[in-house]
Amino acid sequence: MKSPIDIHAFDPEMCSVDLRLRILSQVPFFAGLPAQDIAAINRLFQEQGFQPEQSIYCAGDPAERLYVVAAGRVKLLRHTLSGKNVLLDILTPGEFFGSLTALGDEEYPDTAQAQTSTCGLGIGSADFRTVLETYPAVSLKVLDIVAGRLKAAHEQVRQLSAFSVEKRIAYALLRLADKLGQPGEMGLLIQAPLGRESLAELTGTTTETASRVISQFQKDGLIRTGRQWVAIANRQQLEAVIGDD
Amino acid sequence: MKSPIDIHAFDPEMCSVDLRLRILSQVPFFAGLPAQDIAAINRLFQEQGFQPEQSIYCAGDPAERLYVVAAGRVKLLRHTLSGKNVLLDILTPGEFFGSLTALGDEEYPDTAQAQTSTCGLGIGSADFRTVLETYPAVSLKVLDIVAGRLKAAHEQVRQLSAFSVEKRIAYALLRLADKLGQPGEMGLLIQAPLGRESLAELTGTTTETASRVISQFQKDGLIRTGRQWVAIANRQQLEAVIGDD
DNA sequence: CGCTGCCTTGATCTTCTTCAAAACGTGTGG
DNA sequence: CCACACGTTTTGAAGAAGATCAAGGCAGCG
Repeated sequence: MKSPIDIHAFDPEMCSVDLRLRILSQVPFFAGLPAQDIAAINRLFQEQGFQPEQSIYCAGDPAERLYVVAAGRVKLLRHTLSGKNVLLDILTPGEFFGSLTALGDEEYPDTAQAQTSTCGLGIGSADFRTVLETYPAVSLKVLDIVAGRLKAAHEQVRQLSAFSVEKRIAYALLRLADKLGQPGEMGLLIQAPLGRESLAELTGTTTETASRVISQFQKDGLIRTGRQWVAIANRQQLEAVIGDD
Repeated sequence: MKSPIDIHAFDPEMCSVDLRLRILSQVPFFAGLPAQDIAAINRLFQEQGFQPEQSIYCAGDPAERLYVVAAGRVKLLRHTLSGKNVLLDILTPGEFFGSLTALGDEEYPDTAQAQTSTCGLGIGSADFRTVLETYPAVSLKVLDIVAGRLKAAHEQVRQLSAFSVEKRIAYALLRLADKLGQPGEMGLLIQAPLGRESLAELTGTTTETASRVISQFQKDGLIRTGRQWVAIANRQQLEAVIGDD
């Protein structure tokens, strides 16, 4: 089965002014701002292109910038000394990551890595803090988003504490489908390069166990899958695996 | 060994105006505000007393209030249908919990429960949103706090994904000691009623396993413990259990 | 056509859970 | 003050879930 994943390829250096403004005005927390304010904010951002697998920043680096995804997919992850990775989130255009604090003496707690060709818009922490101070409504939007992420992280903690690998993978697939899903002949295709290893890092298990679970899901007709891709074939049954809670 | 835990007992109904103002001005995100602003904000809060084990709100209830701990200890937890609890955090005076969003149609994702006699200050979500809009500096402080909690939650995810129970418990004890620690003859005492069950819910394991680990820690001289209490005897060695990362 | 990753599958081993029961400590009422 | 009763903690033994180790298979690509 040839990979159905097809994220619009582009020269990461070519992040046009047009795209920048469109993205910034679509970013949830700038939405609603007058056009001239957006233009002013836009001038504070610098664009930057990244190749697949390229690190945008690494855990431990001084945290001095905040980024907005303009195009592509960005993985947010943490490491352990033993080399194991923990995948916290996959970010799509319009989402932000990096440093939220004005203080310059902190370090990034995690690593951000381009999963596909990516265009990022970066801003210095201090500049972003100025934006927040200048537009209080933006602060509130950012707060809502961060609060939502906290809620999601707590849910993740609950699942890791109480659920089997099978349930966690089912849940992760549904969550990814909500975010990255693209209807097609295969069902709801998760539009990102998603191998067994990524899935394992996302759910706190090993590649082998993830593979076994995925294979079983396919046998049961819940999903369709191939090299580096997964599509939901039967959402209801997949939800039934979680069994509710 | 008699329990050395001694959280100042008080009539939860008796949360004096004096205490209220002192607490509110000590809350990190109101600190720095002029006294008259604090007094104005104070009028929006209603105080409420809770007995140990009493629920302040339950997961699923409509999320319409935000609380600040004035005195006591509050447990923040989630449930599973199978009856297992997941303890997310233990909150101390000055910390907030509950609903951050203005939207009234949401539900609390978790349960808040008084762990000791507790005095809470409650405010309607909409009123709190008004406060945030009126004092933009407060929004930024709240944002910083929530961002910090997100970082901590991500760390928890990493640990549950990659660490053994032993390491997770060692880490949890150190974190609790940082927050609730009180130096004494026993070492650094965690000033909260902390049984094996709570420790298990906090680290995603079972009471029995938590008991075994705790017993071993005591045998090795890392901690001193008894019924419903734990004190750190040798912080360095306990940190060595985590092994760094 | 063969190489290189990714994916799968099997066998074994460790960790942790589960079930069961006994020991302990704490507060209570006699 | 003592003895009892309850909830907490401890300990043991058996079992399950998942990790680890080790090959082998398959797909895409040069």
